[in-house]
Amino acid sequence: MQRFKVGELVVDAGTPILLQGSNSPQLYTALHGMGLRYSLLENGERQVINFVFPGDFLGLQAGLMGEMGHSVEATTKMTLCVFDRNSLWSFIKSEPERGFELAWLAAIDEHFMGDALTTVGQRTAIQAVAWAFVRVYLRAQATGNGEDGNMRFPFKQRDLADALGLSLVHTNKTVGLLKAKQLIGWSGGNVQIHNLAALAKIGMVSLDGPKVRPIM
Amino acid sequence: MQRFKVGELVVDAGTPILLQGSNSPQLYTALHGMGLRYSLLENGERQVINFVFPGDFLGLQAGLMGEMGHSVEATTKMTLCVFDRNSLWSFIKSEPERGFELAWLAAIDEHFMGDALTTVGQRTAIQAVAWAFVRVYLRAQATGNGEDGNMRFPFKQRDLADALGLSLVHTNKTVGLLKAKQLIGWSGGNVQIHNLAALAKIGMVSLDGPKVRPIM
DNA sequence: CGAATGTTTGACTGGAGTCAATGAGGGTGG
DNA sequence: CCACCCTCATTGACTCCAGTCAAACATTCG
Repeated sequence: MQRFKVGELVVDAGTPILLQGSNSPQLYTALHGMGLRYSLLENGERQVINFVFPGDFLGLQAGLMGEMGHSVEATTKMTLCVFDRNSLWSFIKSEPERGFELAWLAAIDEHFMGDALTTVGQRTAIQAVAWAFVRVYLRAQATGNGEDGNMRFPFKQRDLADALGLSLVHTNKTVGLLKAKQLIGWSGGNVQIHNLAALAKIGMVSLDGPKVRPIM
Repeated sequence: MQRFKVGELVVDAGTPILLQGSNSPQLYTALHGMGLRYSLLENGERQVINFVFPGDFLGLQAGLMGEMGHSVEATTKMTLCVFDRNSLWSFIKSEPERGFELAWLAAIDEHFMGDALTTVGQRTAIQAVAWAFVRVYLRAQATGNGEDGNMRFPFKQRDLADALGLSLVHTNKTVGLLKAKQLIGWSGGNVQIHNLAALAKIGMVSLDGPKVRPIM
């Protein structure tokens, strides 16, 4: 994949990277830093689709369908690996399994979003918040961005609220509950998971069955 | 794609086709009839991910990642075109752009699910219901399953409720509101869209920019 | 014609939203 | 060094949208 790299881009916290509805000629891979994917409604309501971690691929939708369904924005300073949209084509043509891997990436995202949809639609506030922490932590752990229950989480309560479809105030109170129960800690952009099993139980998340990437 | 067809499968209404968490060796394309994608929580709550229309590809996740994130079930009698999972591989290897098209399909789903997530998370009940009708109708129209504001919609209010994260009763009352406003009609498995523009406005859906589907 | 399934309605409840004020840090400029 | 400001977290009071409960209708079907 490095062959198709056009360059590196460093953006400050708060910078928009991709815009909803646009057809970006550029695709990115997050190298450092974190961000948010979100979409906006006409009335200004924001739904956070998910949190962007190092290693994430950004702009697949634009690359494949010519239109982003959501925006992406840097939450911290970020370093991005930039690709040209056309090279996505060359990339696929170079080897058949490339297309498969791309589809695989898209399927991973879809899988996650189905779970997120189920959360927002069916889980109560406390279940949703617990779900979110478990998910985020497992993700961080898998990518080497978290261990021993500690991880970087440079987001605001507003971001979490918008991700779960809850109000800021209610999110705050719910997070407070989990803190009071000694299940998590969260301050200064860092989160500690004190009791993953208990959180998973509350959030109805299955902890088994780690997804293994098929060898190709 | 026909080359990889293993056979046709006809299932009755109510039959499960794919199971959440499973790794189905079979993939399907819906030829006739309609169904539901949904996932279940431990406590029995159900989230309908979306409605299955003729032409839909089923089992992409299992085919790509080895695990379905949701179940699929027939709502009416359905005819399915069956593929073998291994042939997905052959399919991709036969031509580079095949993988691209697969990824494209996954991206379409992801795009839709992002919108659904935004709906469940941010739209009010009436906005959500209006959104759903517009989306479903545009979809039906695009695939030749609806015109002049009429379409088949063999689902129950319970299904719509579970798709929008609303209770059955509240969904019923909200649908009733739209009926009373003469915006839609719904009875006997058929829906009439009387005023698409007004619905789109309520649901904050943009009507422009039709997506074009590549030929497979 | 009953039984089952799905729709509609009304009354009441409650979880989450809104409003508003206070507290806690982190910068920044005088 | 500290006063001020701005952003974000926290808390309490009150409201309301949507959920729950329950009963009445309506349809379908064996």
